[in-house]
Amino acid sequence: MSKYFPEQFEEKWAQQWVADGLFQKTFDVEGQTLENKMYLLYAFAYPSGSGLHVGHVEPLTALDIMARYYRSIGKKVFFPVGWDAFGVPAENYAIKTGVPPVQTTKESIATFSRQIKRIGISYDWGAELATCHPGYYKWTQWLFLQLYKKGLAYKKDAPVNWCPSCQTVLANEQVVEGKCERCGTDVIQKKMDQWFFKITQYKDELISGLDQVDWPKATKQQQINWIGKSEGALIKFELCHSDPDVMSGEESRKDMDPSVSPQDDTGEIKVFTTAHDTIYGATFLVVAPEHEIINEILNPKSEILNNTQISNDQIQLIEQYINQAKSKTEEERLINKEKTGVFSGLYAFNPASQKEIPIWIADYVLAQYGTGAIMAVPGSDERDNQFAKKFELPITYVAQKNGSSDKDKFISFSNEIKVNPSQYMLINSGEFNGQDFTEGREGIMKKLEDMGVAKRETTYKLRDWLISRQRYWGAPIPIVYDPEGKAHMVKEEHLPWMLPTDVDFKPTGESPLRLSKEFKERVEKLYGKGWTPEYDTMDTFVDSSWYYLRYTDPRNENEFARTDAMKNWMPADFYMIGPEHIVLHLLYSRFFTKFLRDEGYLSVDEPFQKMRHQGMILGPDHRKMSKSKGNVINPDDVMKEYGADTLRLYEMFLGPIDQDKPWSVESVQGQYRFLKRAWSLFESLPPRPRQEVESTPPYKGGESKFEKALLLPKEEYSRRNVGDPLSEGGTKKDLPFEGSTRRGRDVSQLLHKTIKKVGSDIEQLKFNTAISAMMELLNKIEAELRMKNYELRIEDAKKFLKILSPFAPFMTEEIWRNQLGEKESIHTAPWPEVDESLLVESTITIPVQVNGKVRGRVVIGIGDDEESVVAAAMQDETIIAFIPEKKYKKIIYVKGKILNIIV
RNA sequence: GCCGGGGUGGCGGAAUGGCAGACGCGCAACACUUAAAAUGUUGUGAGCUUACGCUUGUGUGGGUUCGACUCCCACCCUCGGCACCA
Repeated sequence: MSKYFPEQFEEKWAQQWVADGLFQKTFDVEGQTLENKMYLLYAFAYPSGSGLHVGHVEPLTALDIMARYYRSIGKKVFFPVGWDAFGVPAENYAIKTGVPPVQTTKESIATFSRQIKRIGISYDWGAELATCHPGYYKWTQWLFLQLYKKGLAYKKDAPVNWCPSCQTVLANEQVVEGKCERCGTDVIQKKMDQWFFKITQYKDELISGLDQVDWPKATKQQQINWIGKSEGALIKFELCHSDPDVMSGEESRKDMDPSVSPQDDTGEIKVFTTAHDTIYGATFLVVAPEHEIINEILNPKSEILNNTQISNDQIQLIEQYINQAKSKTEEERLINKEKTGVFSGLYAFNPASQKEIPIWIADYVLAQYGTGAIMAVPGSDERDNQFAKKFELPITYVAQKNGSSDKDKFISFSNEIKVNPSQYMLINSGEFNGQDFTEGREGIMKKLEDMGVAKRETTYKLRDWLISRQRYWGAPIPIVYDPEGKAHMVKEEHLPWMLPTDVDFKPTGESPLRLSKEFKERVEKLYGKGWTPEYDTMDTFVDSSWYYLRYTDPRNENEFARTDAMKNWMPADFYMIGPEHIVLHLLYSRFFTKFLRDEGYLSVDEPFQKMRHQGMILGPDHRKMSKSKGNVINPDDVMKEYGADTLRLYEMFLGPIDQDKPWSVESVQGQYRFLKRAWSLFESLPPRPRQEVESTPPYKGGESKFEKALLLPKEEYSRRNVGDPLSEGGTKKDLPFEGSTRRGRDVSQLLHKTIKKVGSDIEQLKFNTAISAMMELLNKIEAELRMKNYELRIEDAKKFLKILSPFAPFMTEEIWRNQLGEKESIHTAPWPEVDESLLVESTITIPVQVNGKVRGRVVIGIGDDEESVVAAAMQDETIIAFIPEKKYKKIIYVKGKILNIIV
């Protein structure tokens, strides 16, 4: 055996493992129930042209360590690979260069596969998938049709992001701060007929289902926030005749005449609020510029106009404002925080305060949320307050902090009221004055319900999922239109509904599929003259939100996946995915899972039982890696210098997997040294039987002290394999008996502790501490070997090699097969069993504190009681130096942990 | 503004109520070498001390406890997400 040269064997084993099909699932038999399974899933990768990044290596290695570990403790591990291969980058590249996306995608997949194999990821390549393959997207389209049949896929006119320069629609994720990510042009909203999936059907279950899964708390919270459930009330405000005089000044409560109710009903405005308890302070209403009431106002024939007197001037102002608001992008509305608005000319009746209040139109109210109309309470809402001040509208304060009466602070209370309602008191609220907000909130709700003007209501921020894309490189939407323009499903026998290839990639503002002659002809041929295809393709998130199901039965041509295969494997036991997928992919996947469950295909509610996010690998400068910053680390370079095992080990050692961590060029050395030292350890062990001891080549760099210690006389080798020199009955003539026994036991004990720790650390994803533990073990073995009165047993060396093998699969395999002459791969060997009897200690050292400060330590027997521990401490001179006259007030003894003496 | 994560040596980090800084990097001295690299040994939070040691120390301030990086309260800084969401 020579010096550690990973380049001499890593490539060889990488190819050998794949050729041997070492990691393919062979235990998936149709009709059989699977037990003891472990389905490990890594985020579906987009095969980008730039190849593997150090950021991919970390989660891949983590999962690979888990896969190798769980296999060796007897789990039936399934660790599949696939490619999220449709998407915008390949298409953009095609636009630039004319190279068809199918070609670039193939090349990229080949690069990725080679690199992933090279770092030793034990994927099951037999289940490899790509979403751009017709055998895959056939079932993406099938899924669309199932949703369509149930009314969960529908078409609707909707605004989309449009880049006027690129002449194309952009996905939300292509819009960066309101600009096109490619050309920097301002994105505008354009109304188009689009396909949606009705994810809102499952909005409540998408919240409650999170209780079933082991996901990071923050991720669950982000999903909950995204769904944005808020409970409040829907309140009806009746429209009434305008009489501006009524509104002048703030009347006192006494002026209120409950008999005064609006006589000339002309309609109503429904308002959604979560703060109905502030309704007495609602001094005006505001509707969004898109609100339906505006159509009434601007329609000369409408009833509303007949019943009110809105001047023509006012109507002109309204028209002007509406047009202005429409021309603004959503981004512009947000950036300009200055409130704008216009009086509608209408009044409504506040059912609580019994006042007539004006209705305003303003774009700070969002049409899409709630009812597109609000009751404005400028006394306790900051936005309403700004608006009221600007347009000189009345302000009524309805909340007061107990023991405070500072009017200016009332606004800032509003957020706190929801957190601590009992600390605030209602004022200017009729019969509710003096009640706290817990009591008043319920009372006011009841009153409004009794009046028949309000009901409890829940709203959500979650919108249906827009899946249409005016893009080429995606799965075609399997819909055709008859000559009248009515949509029909593509027949199942026509699936896969093939993506045409006769298209030009120049962006024209039209869906690229419109340019395909073949596509049009195909539809007419199959469905009749005058029929046309749907030209849009599906959002690539559709492809990537069900792939984990296809993995379970990836080559099935008749079904999406066998029901029993999905039943056997789902849910995925562990999913590692970047935090950027928290909202979209993970929410969509959960939606599909719930839909397919309801259709009877699946028996699970949630697709991913346990999920964690890998952190980002930052550049050495602690900033995000990017070419422009020049801080990119290329995994190929690291491998060239140190080998794949060092790269793997280093990324795992960096720190907790879910944390962002900077790369350190020097620190990589540490892992390389560790592997070199481990390699050297085995140089002294017996070589393969057919090899002569003398033929072992000397260390290239010369013998170190440590190596000299390792070089044992030839006859020692045979002796080792016969008897156990460390047991009482073993040969011990050359070794001091006391020393060898104690040291041998110490090392064995540490070995078994380490076996235990590495296993449990892997299960807890604490790869960094698992590696530290193995380093400590090696440090200890080396130190003992240096003492020359300890020798390493080959069985123990093998155990050490085995627990290192998930982390450094190449080096351990090379030693295992070449040096130790094993016939089967180390990766099929079982995990070493922990000898618990070795872990039992007879004596322990415990620290002794005096007044909470450690002053010394005593060695005690494992079963010693408090009395004898205290007695032992009182013998120790350094300890009693801190205890005047050996007198103490109190003793705290935590069995086996610590003794604290209070003086 | 709201939601969530985090703050420990020169650096990455370890310790989840019981010896703070495991493990690794870096640094220093020494050994090997003609020399360098590699490798090995020893040391390495700060302050004080010839030394044994002592004091101090986990963002800040307070609290609970015999004992707090760890639990509680308030605050500061930082990173990520959402945001005129009523």
